[in-house]
Amino acid sequence: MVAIAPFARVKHFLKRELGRGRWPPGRLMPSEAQLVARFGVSRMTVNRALRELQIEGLVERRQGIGTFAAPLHRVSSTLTIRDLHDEITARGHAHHAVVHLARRESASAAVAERLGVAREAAVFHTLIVHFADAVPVQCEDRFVNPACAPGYLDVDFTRITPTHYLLDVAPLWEAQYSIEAGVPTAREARLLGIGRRDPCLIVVRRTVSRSVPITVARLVHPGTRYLLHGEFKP
Amino acid sequence: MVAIAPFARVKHFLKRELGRGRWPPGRLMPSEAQLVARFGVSRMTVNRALRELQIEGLVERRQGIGTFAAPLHRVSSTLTIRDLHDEITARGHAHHAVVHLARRESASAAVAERLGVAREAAVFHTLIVHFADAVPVQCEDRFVNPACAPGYLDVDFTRITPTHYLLDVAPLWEAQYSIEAGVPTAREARLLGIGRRDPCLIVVRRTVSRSVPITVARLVHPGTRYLLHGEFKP
DNA sequence: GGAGACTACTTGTCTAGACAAGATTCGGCA
DNA sequence: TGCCGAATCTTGTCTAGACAAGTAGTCTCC
Repeated sequence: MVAIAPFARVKHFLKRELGRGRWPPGRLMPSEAQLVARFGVSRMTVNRALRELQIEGLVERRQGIGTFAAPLHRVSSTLTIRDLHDEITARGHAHHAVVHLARRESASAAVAERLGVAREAAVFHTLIVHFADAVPVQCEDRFVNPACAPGYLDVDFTRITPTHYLLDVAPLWEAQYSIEAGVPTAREARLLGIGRRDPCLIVVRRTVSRSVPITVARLVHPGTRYLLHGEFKP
Repeated sequence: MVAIAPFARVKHFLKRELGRGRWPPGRLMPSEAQLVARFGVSRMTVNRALRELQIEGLVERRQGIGTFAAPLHRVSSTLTIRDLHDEITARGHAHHAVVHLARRESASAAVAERLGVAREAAVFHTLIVHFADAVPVQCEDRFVNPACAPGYLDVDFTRITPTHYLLDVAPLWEAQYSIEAGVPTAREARLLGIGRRDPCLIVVRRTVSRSVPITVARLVHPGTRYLLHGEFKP
């Protein structure tokens, strides 16, 4: 496709004019019929352009009413969460992991509640420190629901990250995460080789597959050695 | 639309079977023609279902080859960045802001480089602390390119947040951000009423509109009072 | 004046067919 | 053997028309 596809032309035009402020947030935009007449394309083509702009959050559409420029006060960006191993090797560092703990435990009340299992039920618990070259960059404290990944403890975590394994055995279905700054626990500080009061980026992630909780992980990163970054284009 | 739309049926079927592991990551999935035969719908309908799954990152499509189940090792989530004012009020708190600085300055080398202006050029600089009820939650240190928002210093920032204003005058076009844990500067600690070594979540955001840098902001949040959170569904 | 029918407009969706373009396979020819 | 082209698969896209469904205004009838 050397020439730009018609739907892309329409989409690009609308995007440019939106960016130029031709339709301020909330303003009614041209109807599909008007765009059909303006560009000399079929309605399906215009519809596709508008539907994609809607998915991207640039316009709001209401059946029977029309298409409106979206209020740009919220901007959504895509934050890609990659497997740590891939991320480290992609930056040219060597990744290795040290397993400090990998065993079956009986669930504490807090863990049982978050994993959706009975109290005192058996759960898997791993504590792994990940290194980029020789520098510890993440302390991964993870509980896994044995019902979802019975073979979890048999995995060689120095070769395969838990995230990688869990995504293979249980297709990821839904997850919640929170990101905050905090201080490490005494053990985490020791394992990461940092001070007890050094700031850390702490990500807590809870993953649910087919409405069954699979795993809860606390990922602690030394603040000076780890950075989440991303970018977005509306 | 009481009955489920055909394209949604096809999409839902593929999503369910993908989640069930019917096509492991990388495996070739049914072609459009096969799905047309299976569901008795037109190719456009199947095409739309597959295209939307592609946008959602669940499948990869290659012209001339076929459709493949996406390797789920990377998972993209949508992180919505809302205007702080909206976010605070949405949670039932009262938002107010205190302006500690709002003036024209000549750009330091670092700021000039990031804003794409000449050294010593005039830039706008604001330093604002945002409160939820009476608790300081964000210290916003921002530089603005005067060429993009000449009226910036005339805004009453106790009523309109800089983000809100800038999104109005210069449609957001592209932005980069980084999120890290760190310690506040002495001034930030004082303004936020926290200790010099208390961990903070620091977001640095650089916004570019129509390839012209608009603004660079350093947003410092006390670790105990602020949390980024989100969720995703593949 | 009020209620309901009608009309005109919007978006939401589906269809059947068409052509373009990338990739692979395989046959035929030098 | 090696290379070229045709056949055949795939996805990418567009078209013209159709019907459904939501909204708003108007018009008529009671």
